[in-house]
Amino acid sequence: MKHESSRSFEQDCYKLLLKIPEGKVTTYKEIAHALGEKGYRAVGRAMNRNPNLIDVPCHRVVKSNGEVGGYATGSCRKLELLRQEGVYVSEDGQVDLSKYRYVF
DNA sequence: CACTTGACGTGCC
DNA sequence: GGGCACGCCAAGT
Repeated sequence: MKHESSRSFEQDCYKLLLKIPEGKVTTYKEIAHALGEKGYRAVGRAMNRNPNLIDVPCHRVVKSNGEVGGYATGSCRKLELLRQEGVYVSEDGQVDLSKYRYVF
């Protein structure tokens, strides 16, 4: 399944992202796992390439190690957005997944 | 304990 | 058509 899936993969990622409530975050690996795929890299990459930054809250997705990670328009933007939603982010750019991690 | 290397999977050049 | 790059993760050194 490579050609037939095509963008179906990233479309699923967006769909999952939209399920995340405000103030909650998830990890790339969780998304990939939720999709039944191990390509956690493809998840983040799919959004950075052509992310519907206005339609999809990509900023609610962080790394599994607790770091906020990066962002298409700049990691700073992502950090601000997270704090804006009520998610406390450490100065190092780390989020407490134990509290903000959203389970599908 | 901190850093380095290998690796799943996809999208675009 | 093939190869490369990436918003990563996990294991090894």
